[in-house]
Amino acid sequence: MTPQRASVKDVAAAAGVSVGTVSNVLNRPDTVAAKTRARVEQAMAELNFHRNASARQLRAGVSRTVGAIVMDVGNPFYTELARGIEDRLAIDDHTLILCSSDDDPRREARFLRLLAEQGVRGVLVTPMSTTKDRLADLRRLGIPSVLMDSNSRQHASVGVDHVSGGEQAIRHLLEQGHRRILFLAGSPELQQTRHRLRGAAEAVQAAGLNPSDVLRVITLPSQTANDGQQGLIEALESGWGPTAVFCMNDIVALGAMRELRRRGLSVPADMAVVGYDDLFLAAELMTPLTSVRQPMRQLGWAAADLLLTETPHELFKPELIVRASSDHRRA
Amino acid sequence: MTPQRASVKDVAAAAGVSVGTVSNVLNRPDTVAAKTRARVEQAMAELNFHRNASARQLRAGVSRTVGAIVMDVGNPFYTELARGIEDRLAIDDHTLILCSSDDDPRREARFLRLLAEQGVRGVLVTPMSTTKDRLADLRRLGIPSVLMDSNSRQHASVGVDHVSGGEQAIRHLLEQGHRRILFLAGSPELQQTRHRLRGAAEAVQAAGLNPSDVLRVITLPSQTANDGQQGLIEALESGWGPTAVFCMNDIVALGAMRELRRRGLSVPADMAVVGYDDLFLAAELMTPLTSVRQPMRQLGWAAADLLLTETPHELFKPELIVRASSDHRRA
DNA sequence: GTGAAAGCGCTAACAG
DNA sequence: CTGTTAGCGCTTTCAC
Repeated sequence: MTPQRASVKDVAAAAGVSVGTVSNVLNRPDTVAAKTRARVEQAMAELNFHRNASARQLRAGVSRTVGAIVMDVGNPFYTELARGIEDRLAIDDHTLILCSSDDDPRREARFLRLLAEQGVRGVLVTPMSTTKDRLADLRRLGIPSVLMDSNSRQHASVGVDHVSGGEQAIRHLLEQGHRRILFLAGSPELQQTRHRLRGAAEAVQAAGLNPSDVLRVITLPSQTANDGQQGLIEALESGWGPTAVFCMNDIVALGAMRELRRRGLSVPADMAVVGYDDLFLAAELMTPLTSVRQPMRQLGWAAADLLLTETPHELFKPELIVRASSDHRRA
Repeated sequence: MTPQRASVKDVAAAAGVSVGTVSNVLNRPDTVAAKTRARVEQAMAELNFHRNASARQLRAGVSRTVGAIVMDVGNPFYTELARGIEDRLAIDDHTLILCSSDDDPRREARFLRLLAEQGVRGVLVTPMSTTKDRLADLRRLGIPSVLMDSNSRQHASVGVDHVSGGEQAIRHLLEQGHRRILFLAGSPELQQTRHRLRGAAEAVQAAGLNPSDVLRVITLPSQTANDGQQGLIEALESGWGPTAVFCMNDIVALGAMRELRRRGLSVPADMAVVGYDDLFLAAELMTPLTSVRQPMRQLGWAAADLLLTETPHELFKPELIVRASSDHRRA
């Protein structure tokens, strides 16, 4: 039985060199003579040597892990984002610790603490209302952070032009003849919400109409299918009688459509539905869902790249994909 | 500006105690006098102290992170599994590093190396063909592992009774009158595949029929929507003329249904479809999908629990949920 | 090109 | 109950 865990010291002994040389083989291979290097590498292989990341990090002061806190890993949007992050990190041999805040500030705080203790190289966050103060704490610890899916002047961020996204969605619905449009929105503290709403209002004005007549907003506590369903119930019972609903994301839209179905209302005839994100499942739903497509992987990739290299990235452009849920001709 | 990162030494100085006492406050609070403890805790708060997990782990030899390697984080099955894991880990203040092997042995190997270097407390894996040898390497390093969604006598594991799952699915299809049933399967090296196939054969025999007449298997390279679609194309072009298809998971089923739709074939009239996992989206698809439900969160929870406490868990029972994709009466 | 040695922040053993 | 101290495995000067 080989020893539990070989250290540089063991490798050094086996190869008949000093630990310094072993370290050089690991970190600056070209400064060590080919023959010695070969001997050391063989010893490493024989002993099944794995360098100890804790010791390395403790000494070197830098870590090769990055944390990401997203709002809901159950939503494929965030797993796609995570894939983009991971792909970028892999290039520099970093690892991702993925955390799901579930829209709960306490969970977010806990993960942030955990990540700080891990001494991660940096943190990527999809911001919620409470996020900003907490990131200031991190910065004081010397841990940089990048906001995802949000653009900010004060803070490193990668974002999508949600004004445009909101504008495209609402313009499309107006073109379809809708004049009472419900927006199932996230918290107004989320930039995504504010920007999409602004875009929506711009589209209404551009059509020569009055936003406060055409648009009504319901703020969802969180952005899940159940919340979408509840939001729609609330809207239907308010008596306003919207003919179309624009949803904060596809999962919310899925919940809304579930409720419409439950009531025997048809999409898009009784109610047109537009989602956001264009998840892979949007095209496969009972009524294929019109949705605003975001470049999810690129967004994650860009966030990780910004953290690692401080290369700023342009604002990504979303794109409306029209399907049957909002278009009579396709229904 | 506070210092970048306060250490126990800084806290000790600020509180006028020794580092040993600070360590005691952290790890054995009850051995410290209430007054001293209060002073130390205040100093920690003032200095924004976060213990350094690397140093802690290096010294104490134990880590508070656990790695999980799943086949595809894009598949909600695995994110649900991850949630179960994380919920269990949170109880003992551990963190999860989630990795997606994408069915690629090289990625799996890379993550296993990374996790070993991190010195994780243990690793949870949904096994693929190449996994077992690699876990032996880990064990030699003293890192325990648990197989998820698989049961094994030689190895710690938590599993689901896939023989029963396969049996329920096929029995249902036989009851619906199907006599040529296609199985879009994973690699035969996966236990899930073998067990479901065994259950399928048992159902056929119990009906007094011959499995080799009734069942045909197509092995998919991987278990994605695209592979499901390709598999179905292959089956349709083989000329055998199946009237029903049993899919390795819901995402594969989604791909298969996409192809059926593309060809103008109707579900279930031209082809009945049964999936596996019963993801949240199964009920929302264009044709609501019959599926074998697995207790995904519990499975993850149990796996993490087994790793942490060595409590063995019983085999979970899957349950068939019948919807329109396999049942004329509901279509 | 290689070796010797200091020290990263923390914990645990022991002394007081 | 609190303080002192050795040392986890590694990287990194600085000599040789």
